[in-house]
Amino acid sequence: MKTKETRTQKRARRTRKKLKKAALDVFTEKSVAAATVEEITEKADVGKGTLYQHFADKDQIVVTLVDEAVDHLIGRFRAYDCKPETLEDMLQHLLNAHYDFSVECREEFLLLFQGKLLLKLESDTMDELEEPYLRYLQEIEHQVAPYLSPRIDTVKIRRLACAVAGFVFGFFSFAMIGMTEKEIEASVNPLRRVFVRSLCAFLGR
Amino acid sequence: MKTKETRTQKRARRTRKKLKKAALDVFTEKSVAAATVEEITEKADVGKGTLYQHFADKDQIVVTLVDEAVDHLIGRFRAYDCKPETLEDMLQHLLNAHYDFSVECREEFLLLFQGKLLLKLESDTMDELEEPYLRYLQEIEHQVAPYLSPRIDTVKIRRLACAVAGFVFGFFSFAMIGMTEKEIEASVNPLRRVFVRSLCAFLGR
DNA sequence: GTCGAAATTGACTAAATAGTCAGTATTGAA
DNA sequence: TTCAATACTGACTATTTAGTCAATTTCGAC
Repeated sequence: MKTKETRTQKRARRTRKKLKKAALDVFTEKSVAAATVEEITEKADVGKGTLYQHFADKDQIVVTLVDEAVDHLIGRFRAYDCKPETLEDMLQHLLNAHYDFSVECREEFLLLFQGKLLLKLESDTMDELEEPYLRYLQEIEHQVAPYLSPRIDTVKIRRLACAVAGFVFGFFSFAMIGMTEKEIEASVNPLRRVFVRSLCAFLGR
Repeated sequence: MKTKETRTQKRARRTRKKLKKAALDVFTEKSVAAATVEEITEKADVGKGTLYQHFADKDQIVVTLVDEAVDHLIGRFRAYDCKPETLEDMLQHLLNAHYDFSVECREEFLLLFQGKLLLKLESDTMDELEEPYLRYLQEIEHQVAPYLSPRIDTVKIRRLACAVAGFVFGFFSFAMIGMTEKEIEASVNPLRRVFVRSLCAFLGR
């Protein structure tokens, strides 16, 4: 039974959306750790108390945004006109999806990068943040598994997922320093082909 | 003409060293952006004013530490018993050097990761930070160039450098979530071999 | 229109932080 | 030993920040 949304609920939803968008902007510009609640609420044009109505604290905003960014990325993994026929095609598709995401959803891409770093540091504060990243890796594995032998070692699949993820995030992060935008674009095809071939070789195909 | 170091100079050098080590610890535990001068000086057991005697501000500590971490990593690139004979051997060596660095100098590895992120964000505050990263990429290129045709496109070499860097930093960063320490270790050899072979294929060798 | 519920506001409080600088400690030359 | 230079200290100041909560605004049922 779908209840019609009241104007009160719509208003709250709109406010929440403004907060999330503003937070993503500030996280992109200042980094997650350096971002302040003041800046976010100012950018969102929303009262400070309102932010705390919607989120327990800044960390909760981060978790929410990372969750959504991972959902968006996973959505791109699942978006193909026709299902790829070979492992190579699927890997190509996955790398394409990453690349398009990194270009078209740059703020979310940067947020995922930052989230990775937070997880890596020695603090125990953001256990919740691990779940979306695991989900992300699992989705890569899920997309790839049908193309593999049913008896293949799960560790090997996890290696593959990490390699795909790592290559994408890593290459682009360094390319942004040492190469122009045109050079990056021109590099994507050749390196992607190399990478796909090497992963297939790794999996014995 | 080498002047003998006075005890005053030795004392200052010791203090500076303490500050740098403490800063690296705090950056590792809290992240660069979240680290405070108070925490660093407390950990170093050094007065607050002393820190400002040695460094203009926190950013300057970061730049100094990144500079040194890159020097250390470059030192590992250059440390071989006998010069590798083939491109594959050199690439293997470079990947080994990265891996050893990431295990043995974990704090510096994490710092380099964080520095990359700071460069990526939209702020113009840390232009000085770019130089060590470019130096790092250039060193990879320099180590690899003798094995390549003199006529090879410089963009192609830069691609290679970014791919090596990206693969290393990226793979390990994701592996740390999705895999155990033993699994990571067991993954390094097979993935590295495949990656090296593919890069050589990429370069037409 | 009334009144209670829900959403929002932003002044305020307590705590945290960067940076300063007068005072202190250590060193080194004479 | 004296005195100046250098290195260091940490209380202090001004500023910034997270979080609170009484007041206000908006909404919705009657």
